[in-house]
Amino acid sequence: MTDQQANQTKKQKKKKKPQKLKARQPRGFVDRQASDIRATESMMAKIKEVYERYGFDPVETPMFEYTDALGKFLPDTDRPNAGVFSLQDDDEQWMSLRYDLTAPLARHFAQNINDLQTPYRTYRAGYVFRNEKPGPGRFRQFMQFDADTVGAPNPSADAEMCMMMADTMRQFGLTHYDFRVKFNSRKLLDGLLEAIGLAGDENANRRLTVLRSIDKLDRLGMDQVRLLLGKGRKDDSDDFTEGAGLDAAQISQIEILLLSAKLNTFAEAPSPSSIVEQRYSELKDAIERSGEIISFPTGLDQNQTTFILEQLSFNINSNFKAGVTEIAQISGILSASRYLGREVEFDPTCVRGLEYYTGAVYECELLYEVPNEKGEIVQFGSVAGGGRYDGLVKRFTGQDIPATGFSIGVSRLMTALKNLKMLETDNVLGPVVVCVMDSDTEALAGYQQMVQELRSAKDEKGNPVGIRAEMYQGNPNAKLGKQMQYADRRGSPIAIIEGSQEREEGVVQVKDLVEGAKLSEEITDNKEWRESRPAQQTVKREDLLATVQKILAEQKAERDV
RNA sequence: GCGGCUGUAGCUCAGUUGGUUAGAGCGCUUGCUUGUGGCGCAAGAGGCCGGUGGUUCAAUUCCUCCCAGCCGUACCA
Repeated sequence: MTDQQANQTKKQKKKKKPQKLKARQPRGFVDRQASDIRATESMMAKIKEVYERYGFDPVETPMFEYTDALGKFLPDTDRPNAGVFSLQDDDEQWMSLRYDLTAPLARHFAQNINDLQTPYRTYRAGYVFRNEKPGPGRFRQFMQFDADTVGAPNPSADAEMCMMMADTMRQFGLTHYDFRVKFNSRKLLDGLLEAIGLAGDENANRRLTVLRSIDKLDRLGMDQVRLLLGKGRKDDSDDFTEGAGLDAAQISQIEILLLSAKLNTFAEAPSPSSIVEQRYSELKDAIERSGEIISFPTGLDQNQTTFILEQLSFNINSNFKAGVTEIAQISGILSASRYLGREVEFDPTCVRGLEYYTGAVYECELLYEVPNEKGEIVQFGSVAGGGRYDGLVKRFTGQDIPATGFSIGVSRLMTALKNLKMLETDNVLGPVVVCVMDSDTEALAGYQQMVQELRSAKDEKGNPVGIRAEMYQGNPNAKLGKQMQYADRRGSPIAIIEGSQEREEGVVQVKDLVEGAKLSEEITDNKEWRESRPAQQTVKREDLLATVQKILAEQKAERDV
């Protein structure tokens, strides 16, 4: 046989080996482990507590909606693989997995408009699905937790949402050093765009480009945004992004809006005066370049931004004027209840998703750089967002129904808090493990009785204080060492051993695994380690429950120190 | 979608200037110890060297295309 033939035979043999099915999930979908699930549940309980306190009630809608109810086109006619996951029902109607909880709420409200009391205040949580490229903390299936007020036309409803957002974050134990809620009004932006000559359908694309550029101010800084508003910019990978093509005067006018908000100082964490001065000089530069004539307020306070905006030459523009008024109203409410300048601030760079918002928009972001699993700092984005959507219900009913609401990205927030190590770690105790020494029916029944006794424990007043417990359900002939190892790796606090010898004497061995692990550090010889049976005691069978309770109490006291 | 980087054992990663049988650490299984976790010692299992096509006597290594992952960018109603 030649080398070549030998090689081919080898190849054929290789090919014949049956290919194993690769175990994997679709991109952007994840399996969630016990600790993540418990963390998510505890977060959701906290969110719910806040929403209930604000007077919101739960409602639930299905994961599927008819595609047109989501306000999207069929997947094959518009963008084939972008946005929603869709499928055709057996009656050939297109339906889609919901991509958020707002559109389904609008549908629900419109459908039940005659039975629902307005203002209709509800919250709901659930998984939503987006057919997009996943990123850090971004999945294709993720949990959102929404609150909305339908039938509330006044900016006070928007202000309330900002407050509730802040309160929810505080419920997680975060402080105003950890997060910030930002709000803005679409009207302000629309008015600005109109004022600098970007009104009309023919400028729709440029308006989009401008808004998206503004949105990036935090991340890229003013210099880069100026490029985006002008000719365009190259990113780190040398990829070129086309700009909006504005001239210097137009860019300067946008700059005034963006910079004026930066003058705000925070009551609890005042900016150093050097930074404030720098902001002032940047703003003065922009004003000079734009040709606007503006005087500055004497003192630093929360209203100076409005003060400056009101002097802009295009404050006669009705949209812009309405925007300034709206911002002032929201600011007033937030200021009176001491949120403004602490957890919440006006920020003209807060733009949000572009289509359905009609007035106030708001979002919440963490003030930390979030690392990924490898410890690299990555762009994380906001953890909650929302706004006013006065036109959404109208699509179904034909009548104007004002509404405002927001959604918390629970999955993303959990990922962020986890990566920042700000999440309470999983403190759920493993179960007490009853080891199986004999596999005859009588012995097995005895083990089962022990776990039942522990599970159904009651305190003196008769309240259930059941202890997590299980008997070893693996191979009943498994060696004791194997069972102990199982208990150890499960994080069990206690193992219980009863062989025929103990049974005859009416006793059980109760082993404190936590204490035992501590003692093991001083023992290097295995024989000694085994024979010394560290932290193990022999007690009467009827004292089992009391002994276990005592050890658990001791361990708890130890942990709490 | 566009650009860059990376794909070798369950995990983290070596290595092959193209050559016979591809390595380490951790993890896993078993034994020393037939009734005791940890440590130690010993043995063992586990690889389409991401896939396809090509160049070559010979490809895990070089080339093409594809796929996947990461980062950036764009999009995100």
